[in-house]
Amino acid sequence: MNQIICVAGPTASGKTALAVGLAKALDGEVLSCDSMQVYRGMDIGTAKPTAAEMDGVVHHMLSVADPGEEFSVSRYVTMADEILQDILARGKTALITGGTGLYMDSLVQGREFAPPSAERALLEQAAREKGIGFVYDMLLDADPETAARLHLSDQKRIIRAMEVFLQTGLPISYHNAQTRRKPPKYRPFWLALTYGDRAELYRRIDARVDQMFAQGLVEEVTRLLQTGIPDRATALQAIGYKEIVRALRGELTLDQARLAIQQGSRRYAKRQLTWLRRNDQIHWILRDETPDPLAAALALLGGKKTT
RNA sequence: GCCUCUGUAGCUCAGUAGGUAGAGCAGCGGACUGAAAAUCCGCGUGUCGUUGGUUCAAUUCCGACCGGAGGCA
Repeated sequence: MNQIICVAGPTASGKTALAVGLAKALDGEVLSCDSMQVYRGMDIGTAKPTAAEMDGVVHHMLSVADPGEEFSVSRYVTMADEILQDILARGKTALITGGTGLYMDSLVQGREFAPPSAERALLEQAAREKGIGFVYDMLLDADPETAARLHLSDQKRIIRAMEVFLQTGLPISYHNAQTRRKPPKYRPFWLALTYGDRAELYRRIDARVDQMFAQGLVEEVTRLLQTGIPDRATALQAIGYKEIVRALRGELTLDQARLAIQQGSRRYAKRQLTWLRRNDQIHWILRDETPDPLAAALALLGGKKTT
């Protein structure tokens, strides 16, 4: 039997319930893989599983950071990998569940990240003062391959590529090629949930956002702001939070915020699907054609066992 | 019942002195290796209400019909 199962899928596709069901059936624990559910106090807007939804199943990597802290893939992989190894050592099944594709792939691949550096702030400053073109020209010189791949507007990646070069003396394209050549650290069984009918997925997303409002999303964001969290915190980039912050500042009405959250969530789901589509190891479960996703997932796993 | 206006993309609308049409929003596709719920790139997706007529050619002009809005009764 597989000891590691990835449960992926766009937002509102039912990952939580499936993971819990699988955990109960397979003596497993859930290892959450979500860039926003890691923050404490951000429960409603991130659709963090409630105690009732967890239904006694152990969950890891939820509420492990303060919203004011910086969090990143690197930190996620470091923490999650340790937990994953512990779960496996105890002979349990690990259900890596969540919507953050980069985090999930990085954990499974065993990607390694260089230590943090001071160069980044300097590069950001240079971009601010002299324009991103200045940094882009540096990159063109240091790592023409990556520069050619990146659009001049993609400031974030231009800076990161240059940062890696300054830190390691080697182009990021070299590091990327290196990790791509490496075999993955783990060989999970990949499951992903979605709806064959995109409109149905969007209806569920819209309904879930309405539900978040009913559950007190505005109050949750208000509480978060009262803690004095910096405006630029990564946590405040979360869909559902940045819009409410604007509404509380008077830039949007609450109704406009709600519509913006629904639209942002739909676009997010689309990006998640784009990310997952290129993973050819995924066994897809279409919820609108599968009355019992848990049974379908167990059947897929059973089929795998015999091979 | 009569008169006027109106019907073009999923929505709101522009347009064609007759040569099968374009904006915004919505949407779709893609990228992604330390912010990833982030960031970035690309793409009009259309029996121009229906049906006759005039014309080499009709979404455009004319008639009828159907749907919508308003006015007069």
